Amino acid sequence: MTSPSREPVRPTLEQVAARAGVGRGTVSRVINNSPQVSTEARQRVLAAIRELGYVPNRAARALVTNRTDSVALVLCESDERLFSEPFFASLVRGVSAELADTDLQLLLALSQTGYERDRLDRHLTRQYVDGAMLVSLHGDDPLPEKLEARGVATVLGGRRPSSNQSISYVDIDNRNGARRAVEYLISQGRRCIATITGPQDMSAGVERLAGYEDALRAARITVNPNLIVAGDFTQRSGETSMRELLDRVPDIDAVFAASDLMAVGALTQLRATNRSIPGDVAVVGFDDSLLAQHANPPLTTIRQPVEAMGRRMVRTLLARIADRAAPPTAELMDTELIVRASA
Amino acid sequence: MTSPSREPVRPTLEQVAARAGVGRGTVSRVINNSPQVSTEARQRVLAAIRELGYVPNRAARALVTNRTDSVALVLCESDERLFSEPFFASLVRGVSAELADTDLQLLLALSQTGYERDRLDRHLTRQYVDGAMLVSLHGDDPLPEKLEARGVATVLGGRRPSSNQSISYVDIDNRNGARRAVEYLISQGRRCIATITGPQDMSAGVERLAGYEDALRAARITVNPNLIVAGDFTQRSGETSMRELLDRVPDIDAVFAASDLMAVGALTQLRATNRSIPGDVAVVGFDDSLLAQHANPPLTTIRQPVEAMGRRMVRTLLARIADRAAPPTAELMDTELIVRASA
DNA sequence: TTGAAAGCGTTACCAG
DNA sequence: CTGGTAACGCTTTCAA
Repeated sequence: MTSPSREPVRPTLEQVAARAGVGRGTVSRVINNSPQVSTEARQRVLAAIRELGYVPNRAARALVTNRTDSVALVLCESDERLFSEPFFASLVRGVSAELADTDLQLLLALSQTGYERDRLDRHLTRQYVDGAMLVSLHGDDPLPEKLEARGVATVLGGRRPSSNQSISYVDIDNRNGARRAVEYLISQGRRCIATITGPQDMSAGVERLAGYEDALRAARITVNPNLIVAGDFTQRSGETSMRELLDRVPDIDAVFAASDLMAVGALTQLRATNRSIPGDVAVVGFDDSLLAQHANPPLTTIRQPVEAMGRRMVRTLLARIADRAAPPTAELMDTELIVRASA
Repeated sequence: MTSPSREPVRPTLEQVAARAGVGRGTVSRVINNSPQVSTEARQRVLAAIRELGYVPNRAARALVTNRTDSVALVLCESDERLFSEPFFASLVRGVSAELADTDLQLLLALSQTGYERDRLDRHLTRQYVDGAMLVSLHGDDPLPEKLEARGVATVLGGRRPSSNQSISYVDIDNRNGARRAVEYLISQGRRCIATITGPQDMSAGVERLAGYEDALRAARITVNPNLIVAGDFTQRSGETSMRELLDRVPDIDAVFAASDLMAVGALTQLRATNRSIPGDVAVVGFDDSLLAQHANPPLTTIRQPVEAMGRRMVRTLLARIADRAAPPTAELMDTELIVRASA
């Protein structure tokens, strides 16, 4: 090759050993902080490592140890939601914080399209990481079981719709949170309470609807199907759903939206039809996102302990990595009602 | 099985070969789509793979091929900025889209604290990925050179402050964009134009300030140091900087903020001191984030082609992975002025 | 077209 | 405490 091809030289353990005048084994021990090395040998090895700029080869190590010292946080979500919803920011913050004490590197993997999903599947199952935290899985995704079967420790953030309980999970108590929101509306004297639901292929969507119904039933208010319309967590769906609700039942006096984004959409639509908030219609959201504070009027909503959830997911994952034989665990994190001007 | 200890069994290539009644080599060829395999042998191997649920071991493969089939997008930013600024969402979108044609898995790696930074450094240099795209590096980080030296193809998103040009980069033309913003203010008759800068250890911060000065000089307006105050891209710094500017020079008639977030902070402060916008003071931001549309009044700003930048970074990276000997490239992406109500 | 065999760079188990 | 010697699971010649 005449080209300036500066093939990067990666010194190997063997070269370090040669340079330090010791055997491979000793170098390996030094690298892995084994105490079984004489001070002198250690010095010589460290010097050689420095001089050669030696860096261990991860693949070789992984091959023999079966560990990669990294874990993945898998986000099955459109990057639109991913970055517009504070949920993910808080989650990442919690996960990072909890991982700080560890030597594990955090990798985020996104998978939005089906194609990306397949590629991710392939990568994850090939023992790419020691563990995976899967967030906002849709439908009854078989990925978690697959990963566990392949030896990748797995924890779910948010349950799956099915009651399948073979994989550990940490979830927000969505049902109770929604119930809390609707109870509040009832306590404010509202009686014709509608809801804009989340997608019904996600547990958060299903649970929040269930909580809405719980609260109504507890107050002996009949659940009216006309007051329930399906959204998909987006602002746009909040708008269109609100329009539909008003068409169906013009004298609605309150709405529980299963996400702040949808609540904001509902607000827009309510204003567009000249309804006062909360005078004519009270609105409660879910998430306590930044949007909630800045909405007009500021949104009463349910705050989720997302950061804490991230931390707990990590702890659960670490436990699972440490002991693959332990039975799966389930945990629910409690929510909080944040009262602002919209209800 | 009564024992809960279900140690996951990973069948090896060898077992597949045995089951199919062929040699290791043949199985390997089938997996790698080599045409040099008889149809019959291929069928038998594929059947064996299916029956055993075989998945290749990545570490073993990486060890011999020296490839990992994955690339990292490294984001050296607080998760606050990461998720509040649409910049990163767009970037990820562009990168993902461009990677869709490839078999490369995208991994996001965050590094905010110094500790995380070290861990990331260790991971990246250990041949964890085939290539890395580094975004919003602060100061004169030596990481890129280190990676290239270790054989990891590297591309920068955004230049570094120094003129060091040993690593390929793709950048927004921040200087021209800022200049464009300020020229617009001048064209609107503004003369006492202040600026709230970005951090001066980031090229975006430095360049946008330079563009501000360019425009002023071109219009023969003296650059007044009292009209320049340093922010850090956060909304809070926008507020405090605006307060400081008004203290220093009460009759400011325009402000160019180096980010939308800071511009929004400035708006808040201007309203707090009963100034009309743009009547008394015109405000221009930078980014064209979602915030810009929703600000009160909607923000005139500079739009960056972030998604396109992401795509280009990927193309540059792929080229570099394919040919390590090629000289580093440099590219600037052009910006666009978006006129709204604030100026 | 195919099987056998030689590594790839580490770790881990052995005697010494 | 240490050096030698097996693995680890795969790709890739090299003959056959």
